[in-house]
This record gives sequence, C-alpha cells and structure tokens, in this order.
Amino acid sequence: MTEPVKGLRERKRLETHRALATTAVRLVADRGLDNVTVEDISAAAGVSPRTFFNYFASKEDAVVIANADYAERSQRTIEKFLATPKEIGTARAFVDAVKEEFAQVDENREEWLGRMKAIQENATLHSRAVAMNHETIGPTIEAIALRAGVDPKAELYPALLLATLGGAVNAALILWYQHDGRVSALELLDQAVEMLLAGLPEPGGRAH
Amino acid sequence: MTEPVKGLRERKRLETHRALATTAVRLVADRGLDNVTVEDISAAAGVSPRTFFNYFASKEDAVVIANADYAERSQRTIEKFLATPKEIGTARAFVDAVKEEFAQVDENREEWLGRMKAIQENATLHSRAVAMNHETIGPTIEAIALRAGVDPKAELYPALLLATLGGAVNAALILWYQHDGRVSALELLDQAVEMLLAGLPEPGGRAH
DNA sequence: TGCAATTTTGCAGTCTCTGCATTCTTTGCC
DNA sequence: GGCAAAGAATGCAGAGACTGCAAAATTGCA
Repeated sequence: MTEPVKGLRERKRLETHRALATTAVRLVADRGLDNVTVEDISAAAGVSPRTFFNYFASKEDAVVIANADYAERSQRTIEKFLATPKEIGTARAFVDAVKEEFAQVDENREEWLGRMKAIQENATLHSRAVAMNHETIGPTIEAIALRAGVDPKAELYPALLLATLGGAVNAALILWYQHDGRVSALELLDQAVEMLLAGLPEPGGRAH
Repeated sequence: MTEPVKGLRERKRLETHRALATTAVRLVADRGLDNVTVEDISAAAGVSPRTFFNYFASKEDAVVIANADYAERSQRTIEKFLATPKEIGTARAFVDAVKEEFAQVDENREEWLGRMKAIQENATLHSRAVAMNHETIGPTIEAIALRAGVDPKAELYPALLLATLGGAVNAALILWYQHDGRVSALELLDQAVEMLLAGLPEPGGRAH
C-alpha cells in the first residue's frame, strides 16, 4: 500500500483516468449506457473525445475498469498468491490474494454501487465486466497450476478453480448490490467461498 | 427433442439465422473478429447487411449465439430443472438440466471448435460469450431459489450456484478446446461438476 | 387469386473507434 | 532559467457498427 510519489506527469495521468472513470460511472448509472456518448463523458471530465480513447478502448471499459493500473494489480495478486506459505491450500491461498483487491468495493462504496447499477441494467456492460480479465486468465491459470503442481493444459483443476471463484466473486457482488451495499462485500465473499469450498451444500442443510 | 414442423416462414427464418451464425463463426475463427465486417458475413450468407441486424444485435452475437431459439431453450431448461424429482439435490438437478444443452458441443464439434477459437482469441467475444445469459440470470436465480426454498434476494446460494456452475461449464469448454475437441466435452463437464461439488479438493489429494 | 401479415432491403444518419500529424506539457539536463 | 527530448492531448478524416423508417418482396390463408 506504499504509494511512491511519481512525477507530475504520472499523477495527472492517473487523475485523468480516474476522472473519466468516475464520470462515466456516474453518467451511465444515471442515464443508461445508450443515453451517454463518449463526447458527454469527455466533456464532463474536461478532455477531448480523442483523449478518452487514449485511456479506454471502449465506452464500456470506462464504466467497468476501476483502476488505471489494472494489469500491474493482477500481476501483484498472482505474485502474492505464489508467495503464500505452502501449508495453506491452493484454493485458500488464491482466495486470500483476491480478497485484497476485493476490499476496494467496500472502500469505494458509492462508486461501486453506481457501477453495479449500470452493469446490472445493461447486457453489454455486464458481459464486459464479467470477463474483464481476458488477458490475465492464461497467466493466472498457469500460476495456479504451478502452485498446485499440475499441468494446466491437461488438468481441469486450475481453470475450474479460477472460473468458480470468479463465480463466487460475482455472486457476492450481485447480492451486495441487492442489499444496496448495506452489508460488507468482503463478508459476503467470505460466505460465498465457504459455501463453495464446502461443495455447495443444500441451503437447508440437506445433502445433495 | 420433438421438432414441431413450423411453417415455411419459420423454417426459413431459422435457416437464415443458422446460415449467418455458422458463416460468422467460420470467417471470424479464420481471420479474426476485426478482419471480418458485417458486410462480409451477410454477403457470404446471401442476405443484406440490414437483414443481419434483424437477426443479431451485434457482430459478436452472430459468433456467440448458436441457436435462434435461445430464449425458449433456457426457458425449457428451467422448467426441466423444476420438474426434477425432489430426491435429487438442487445442484445435481440443475446440472442435469444444463447438461442437456451442453451436449450440443459434442454434436456440433467443428462449429464449436471454431467458436472457441474465436472466443479465446478475442477479448470482446470472450466477454460476450461468458455473460451471454444476461437476461436469463434473474429468472434462473429465482428458479433455483424456488426449488431450494430460499429467498433469492437474501441468500447467496442461488446466485452462487448459478455463477459457480457457469464457471464449471466455462472451465470444461476451455479444456475441451485445448484438447482440440478430442475428448468428450460432456465428460469434462461431469468431471468439473464432481470436483466442484466435492469442494474443489486439492488435486494431489491433500486437504485445503 | 387476392389480401393481410411478415420479412427483406435500401437509405440516411448517429455514434464508436482508429491512424496520423500537430500542438502543448513535463522532464531531465545544462 | 533555458532548452531539447519524451510524452500527452488534440483535431481531423475515415471505416465500420448499428438504428429508424418506409418501400418492396414473400408467404400464409381465405
């Protein structure tokens, strides 16, 4: 969490990214994706439309991508995961690494509520959000395989762990949003993970 | 599996949808999404570009959506799920219902290989594919909640079951594609589900 | 056959997104 | 402080996705 003071250039860059992202979330949560143009967002954020596309590859991304340094973050998450002591099981270790990032939902409650509203209401946004990590999937699967000592191409386990845990994250986010963020997202994720690692037992307590 | 003989009109419609979908998969798997225009697809399928958009809301959809009657199919899947005998656990019942649809992967091997290739190579397609079911998520969660006898708004279980099972489907598809479809997709899904319902045990056999 | 319903198509127009050349800022260095 | 190089913002032109609308072609049915 140590924030090295980068130069003015870097700071301005992050600032612009943040301004565009939060503006996009606000406008889209408010009016809906189709009633907001890139021109609107850039104007409200005080940059040219062309500049918008220097920061985001698409209008959707501005709503969905919370952090400018997304790639580095997931890289760090992977490293953290690999650095966890061996006594901790693969699944647990991975959950712990992910939770660190997930904590920002509770920390930026308002913004995330707006984001979830926009995402829930729009299929395009939803799809972009669910699979945001397209580029990181391969490396992540390999990291899991490495730590678990299996072959990522031949075994289901790594891809399955990633995909189902992603599902747990999604489920937690949806429920968090349905409760208007009045419960802790992190706690919901914890519950979801417990249920997942217990093999999704029947809620009433019956076996399956 | 009984196919009621609809009128010529309906049959032509399905035919056009199918022509557009398979053409899109073939062209995009071949050249990549960005090197194929809607005009290319419609020309190859023998309809006007405008007609393309009468069938698909976006270029991506033509690659991702395999069946014209997607909505009805998922509706039927839900009904099948709800009709399963009570002795079968919620998770098992849901898996069974889903597997019926999943079988078409093995049945249309070539097409699905092309689709997976396109999807794996393109982030936009990937996101669209992962979250294709956006509109059906709500109803499905409610169906699960109904059968399990819980409140879908208050409990994690329904959303979690859907999301993690979706993850299992994805993982199975990815591995199937990595094996060039030389193994049964249905069997992979079975394995994935077993692991999931066993609580994702450590692959080596260690506990977590 | 002839009418009504449905589908296809063309067309005009909006918006997303990209490549490229130009201008403005920041930075490191003297 | 002044200056050259690097990086960022911008404008512009253009390709292509997508929509609404009305005309034309097709199909179902009396």
